[in-house]
Amino acid sequence: MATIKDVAKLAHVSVATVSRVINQKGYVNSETKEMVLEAIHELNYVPNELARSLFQKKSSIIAVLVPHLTSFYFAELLEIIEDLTLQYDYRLMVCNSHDDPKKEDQYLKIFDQYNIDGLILIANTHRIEDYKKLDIPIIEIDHKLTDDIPSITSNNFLGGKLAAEKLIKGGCKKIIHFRGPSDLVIVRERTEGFKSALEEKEIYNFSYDLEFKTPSQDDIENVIQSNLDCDGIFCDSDYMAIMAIQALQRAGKRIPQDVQIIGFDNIEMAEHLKPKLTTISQNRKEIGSFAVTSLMKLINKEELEEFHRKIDVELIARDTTK
Amino acid sequence: MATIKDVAKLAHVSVATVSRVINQKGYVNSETKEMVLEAIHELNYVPNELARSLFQKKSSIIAVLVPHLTSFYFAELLEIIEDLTLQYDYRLMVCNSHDDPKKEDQYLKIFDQYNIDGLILIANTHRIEDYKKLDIPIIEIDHKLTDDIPSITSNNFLGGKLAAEKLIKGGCKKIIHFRGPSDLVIVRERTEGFKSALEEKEIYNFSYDLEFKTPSQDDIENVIQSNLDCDGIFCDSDYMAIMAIQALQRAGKRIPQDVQIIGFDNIEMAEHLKPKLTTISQNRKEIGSFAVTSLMKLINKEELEEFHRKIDVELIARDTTK
DNA sequence: TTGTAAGCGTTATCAC
DNA sequence: GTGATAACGCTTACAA
Repeated sequence: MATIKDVAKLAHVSVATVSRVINQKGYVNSETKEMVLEAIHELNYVPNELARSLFQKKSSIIAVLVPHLTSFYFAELLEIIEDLTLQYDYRLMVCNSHDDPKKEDQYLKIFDQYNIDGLILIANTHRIEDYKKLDIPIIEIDHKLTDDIPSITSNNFLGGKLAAEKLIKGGCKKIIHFRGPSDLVIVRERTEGFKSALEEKEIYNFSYDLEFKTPSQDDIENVIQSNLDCDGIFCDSDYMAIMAIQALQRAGKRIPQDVQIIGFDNIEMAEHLKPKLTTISQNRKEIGSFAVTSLMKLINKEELEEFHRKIDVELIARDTTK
Repeated sequence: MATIKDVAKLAHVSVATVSRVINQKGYVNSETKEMVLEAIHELNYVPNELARSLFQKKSSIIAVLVPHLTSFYFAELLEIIEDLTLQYDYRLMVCNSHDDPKKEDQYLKIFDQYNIDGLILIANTHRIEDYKKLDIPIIEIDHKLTDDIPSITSNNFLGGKLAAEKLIKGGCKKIIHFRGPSDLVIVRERTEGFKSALEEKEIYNFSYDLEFKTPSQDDIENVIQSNLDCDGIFCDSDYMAIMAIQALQRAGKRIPQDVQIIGFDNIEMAEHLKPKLTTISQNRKEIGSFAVTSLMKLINKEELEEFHRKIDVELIARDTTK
């Protein structure tokens, strides 16, 4: 691997001059510049980012902490984030916490060691104070853990409300809400939005907690079997909805005639299913790009015009509702 | 951020001694050691990996190049790789080529700049020579692009063969093979295995090319509509199979009575579908761990006992076949 | 306009 | 056992 010294030697100049050429800083004669450029080309030289980072105390690496990789929602979000990060000429370190405190510990240390320039928190965490101690820009997605860290989330209350309203309009009288773990704020907000629309209406309803990553097929089956008279289902993810649809089909229910069902996320697959899934769409593109651009602003010490951003969700009516 | 100098000062020793303590190299009096450890604790000191890397010309970062993040197969594989990488105390840089030569270019440069220690190639590439020039250990997954780079792939020929045999045994007389892009070696191998079992049998069959990432729903629909007399379908991914099942249901076909169908990958969802999907299972765990452990061996200049590994696939018979 | 040299935070070699 | 010190590859005052 050629170094800046090799280039300097070949171009018969000092390393300082080479550095100036590379960074387009300071004055340098255009002829000298030519020579240097030639030498760089000749030697196939690329500056060592590690050395650069060491000097500048800035790694051009940002990290994203996710709870897992195997859901469409996260994967699609991650693709958007990765792409934009690269466009800003930063690298992305993907950190999978796996909801495992040990892995979180490891990564927390790594963030320090590598002079990570910024952090996007998608995973839920109880160690927000430790992250703050890192003293680097942070953006939270889907969680507003504390007031002084900028965040972006979907309007989950609205999501729950829209779903309930749609089912009410469809004439449902008994609704099941298959939701995520109710200790998550987003889940509570969706539940509140959902209940808010149901208030004072004579509609029986209840919420049932499931895991987001691996919703229990058995639980869904059991709940549906014990409530065969239900005529509406709202799920906190499209994946749950897919599983619920199958349970309903096994129970001989017709969709949407007997039971109407609404998912959440609007994963790509949702419109390819049969029946096509009605769902609450989260604007991943907006979420991902707000996260990255805000982080870049913070890294460049710019002000954020919006500290806590809430993105409206949208009901996509398809074939699983009337 | 405290540096080694701060620690040295606080412990009243030289930086050399601190370094010895940190790295547990060379002799150091146990009392001095105590003092140093105490100072480290006091200052919350963590060694700067960037400086370390610079000196050692080794970043403890490995990169994985993937074509996209949004398929279960890749996501699950990636989770395994990420986890293992961290266990070896390396960091993972996830690079999404997105089948975009420009992004590949960018990453190629980054690999050089950051002294990446090793590379796992999952994405297909036409620039294998450029990767070789990096002069770092490389492992290929799912592609054996060249003889001198170690690789691991599923036994795709076997996969195609098993699928065909199962359909033959089930009495199929006209079989469609929805496959991936036929310029991929894995796709050609599956096709060959598939045809090999069909040879000399009087079974009409043909292969139809689709994209892995976004198989065209319309194409699948059209092909099935134009071949309503087909009674067997083999798909190169479970995702394609899910879409084919829906097309069949729209066409009023019963599965498996009228048409039998077999997928590929065995994604988690496969056994939660209705009907449960018969599929060819790829051993992701084995693939991921072979890739990472082999890469670690190469990084440590150890020999590989197996240069090109082929992992047997397995037919998981469920409800979409007789 | 260019070169010299100090410094970024480490590790390793060599004296003592 | 321990401490100077050079080196890793780069950037940036400061001098020339």
